[in-house]
Amino acid sequence: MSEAEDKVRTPQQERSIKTKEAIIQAAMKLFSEKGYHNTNTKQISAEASVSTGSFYSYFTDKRAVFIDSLKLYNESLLTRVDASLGEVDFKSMNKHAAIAHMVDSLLESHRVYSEFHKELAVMYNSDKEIQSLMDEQFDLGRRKTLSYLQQGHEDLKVDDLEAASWVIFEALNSIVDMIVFSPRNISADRLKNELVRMIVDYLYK
Amino acid sequence: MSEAEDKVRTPQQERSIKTKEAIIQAAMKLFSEKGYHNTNTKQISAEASVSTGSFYSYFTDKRAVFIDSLKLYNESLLTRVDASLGEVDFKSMNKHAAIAHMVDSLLESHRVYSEFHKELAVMYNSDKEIQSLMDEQFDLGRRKTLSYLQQGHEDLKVDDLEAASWVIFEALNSIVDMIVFSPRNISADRLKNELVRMIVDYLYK
Amino acid sequence: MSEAEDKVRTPQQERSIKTKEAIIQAAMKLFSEKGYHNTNTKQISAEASVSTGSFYSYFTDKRAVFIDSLKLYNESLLTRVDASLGEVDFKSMNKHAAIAHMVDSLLESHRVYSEFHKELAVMYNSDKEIQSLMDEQFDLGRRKTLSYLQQGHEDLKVDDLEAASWVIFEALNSIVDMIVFSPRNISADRLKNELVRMIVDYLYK
Amino acid sequence: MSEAEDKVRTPQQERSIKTKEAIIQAAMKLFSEKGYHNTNTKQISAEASVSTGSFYSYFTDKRAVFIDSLKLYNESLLTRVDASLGEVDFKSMNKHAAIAHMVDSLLESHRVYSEFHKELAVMYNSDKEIQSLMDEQFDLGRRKTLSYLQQGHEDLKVDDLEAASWVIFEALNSIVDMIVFSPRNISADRLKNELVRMIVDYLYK
DNA sequence: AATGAATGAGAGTTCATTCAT
DNA sequence: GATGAATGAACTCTCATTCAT
Repeated sequence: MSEAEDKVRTPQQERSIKTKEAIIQAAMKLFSEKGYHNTNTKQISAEASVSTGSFYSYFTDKRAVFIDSLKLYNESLLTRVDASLGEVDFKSMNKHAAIAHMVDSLLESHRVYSEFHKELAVMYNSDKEIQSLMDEQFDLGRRKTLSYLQQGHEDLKVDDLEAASWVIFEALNSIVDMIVFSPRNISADRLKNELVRMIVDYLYK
Repeated sequence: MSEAEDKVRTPQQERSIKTKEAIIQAAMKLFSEKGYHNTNTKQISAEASVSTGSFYSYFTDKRAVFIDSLKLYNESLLTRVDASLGEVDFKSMNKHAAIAHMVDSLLESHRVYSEFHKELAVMYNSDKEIQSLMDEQFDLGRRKTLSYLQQGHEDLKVDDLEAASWVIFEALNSIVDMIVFSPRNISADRLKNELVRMIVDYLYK
Repeated sequence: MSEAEDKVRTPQQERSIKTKEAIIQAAMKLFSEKGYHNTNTKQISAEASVSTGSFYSYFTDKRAVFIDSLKLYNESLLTRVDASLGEVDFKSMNKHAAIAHMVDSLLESHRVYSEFHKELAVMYNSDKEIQSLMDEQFDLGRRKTLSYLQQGHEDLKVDDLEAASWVIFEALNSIVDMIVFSPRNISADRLKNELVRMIVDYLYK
Repeated sequence: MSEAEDKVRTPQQERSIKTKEAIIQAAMKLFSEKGYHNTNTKQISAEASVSTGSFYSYFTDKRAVFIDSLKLYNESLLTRVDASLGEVDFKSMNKHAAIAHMVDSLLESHRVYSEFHKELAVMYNSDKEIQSLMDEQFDLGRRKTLSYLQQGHEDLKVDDLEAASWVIFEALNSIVDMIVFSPRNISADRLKNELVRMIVDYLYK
């Protein structure tokens, strides 16, 4: 038995795997509801209906369960967007409809885990590993977005497509977030409309 | 003398005002360097060369000094951008140059307090008052941006200018942040270029 | 079947006995290496290649395995010293050589389990049973030493031989320990030499 | 204010100094009564009538207060023995009386802090710093003993006086300890008598 | 009989806040 | 008014022991 295994259990039995997942789910829920800094390990354990001891046999600390939550979130988000974008044929639509579809897809995905997503902004700066996990995810998302947009390539008018993909992906994400969280003074539809327009006008002739 | 005044001093004497400002400055510095949660009141007091007891005669609690830091930050940022945008005549420039100037101005401002700005993301969700202070600031920024952009109004092709102002201001802020913090794989200039293009293409004929 | 037997198995089958011994050996090893308080039952179980559950079917608690380790240590030490002292004929040697032989024998024995021996000091005060086991061992050692020394009885000049046996045995043990653990500033040989001299001068004409 | 000062208070005010001393005294008491491993910081704080917070503003951890206790013990023991040995004139006594006086002095000193002294054996192996503090103390004691014994130098028959001092000091300490703690089957007087004899016979013609 | 997952009391430690001086 | 010592609730984490499988 290695030193590491002595500390953190690597689940083998089915029961064990379920417990680990229950803890991750509980953590995600509480992090979303109250934020990372306002959630403690006792609360997570209670929410997952396990003892604090169990918590610490699956995770070295609170940070570790956050990282696992983040990984789960990343996977889940990607699966969702992939599924949604895969089901339509960009070329058979006009540009505006295609981009609108993509924005809808992002909106839907962001809404599912909106609170957890919000918490990510909080955590981004607090930890090297979290940062690089999120950077990877950003990069993956950016490349996927790029390849989606390039399906209408014959009409692309952008020279520096790489820089454009950074700019567009950042704009998309932050504005979609804003739409999800800020329907205070202005309707989501109006915002979405302008977002789509901005991208279409920018990218295509 | 009201109950509130009994607890927290409202500084009237000059020395008192200076002390309060020193504490706010110290707090901003430490919050920027180590984050709100990793800074304690003892450290803030020490950095401001006052006792912890004094700290609590100027601020009800740690949260209060953060809020004052935030107000100072908001003012300072606004002053900076105003000064920068005020010094040029939008109409005498072409659109591209005018927008580029605005982006430069934002970039510069974000860079000055970049670390504190980062910390704001952490705090946004933790407190109603902080949230509304930041929302107000966002709104003010958005309206100023809008009025700047409208200087080139005869060429504006956007119908829903209000929605556009939300979209553009969010895009501007998030992409400027990205440029400030992420010059890893791609140069700031390329990103800035595309950002400016996106806005110009979107807004003007 | 008595209540005690219900809880802790008294091994009868050969495999069972081997398992119990393996656990004791594992415990001794880890107690020696890291001390009682820094060794946990999970580690002992892993070192002995049994489950923690099995551990508790052989021992009521962690203390119990320490007591068994102590018993094993006591037996082993006694066997060792007996063997070493039995192989020589005290009377055919001069006093100095005979005592030197005894000291060598003790030194060798202390060296074998030096780390476990060290740990005993830590445990002596923590438990009545451990204390009396160690006291018994001391007494046995003292009596054996006494009978060894009495082989040269015609030259013995000590009146109160019982008190002398306490004094000598304590001196022997503590100085042998010192030699085993502290060869920093002074050589073991010089210390051994003086120890032997002290005993010879004290006991014999 | 340095990083270190931020963590551990260096007492300046009189109240502060008293608190620190109260904690050390409380710690010594509890370590003596129940041993280091069976005493926790909460108990020490309660015994000293301070909060756990105060404890941690004076000491980084439990180990730190043990080290301070040890230093206090070392000083106190030395003062005691010095006072006792200083008050007699070795040369005006016969050897037996002089050594007996020294043993009495050690017995008395060991009895004062006997329980704490016992605990030292437990701690010796657990920590580098503790070890070297105790080694220093041992060395100082040994040298003092040596110089005391040399007052009867014209009769000294030992060649290797340095080695002898190690052997004698170790014997003295361990046997005095034994006398303090083991008056079970044999009287302290008889043990003391033989101890004195052993040293006299060994050292002097 | 054996396994190893689960338990939970209890340890060490921090820090926002109060209060005696 | 200023000081910094004191407070104690709250938090993270460990490990001897139990128990469901």
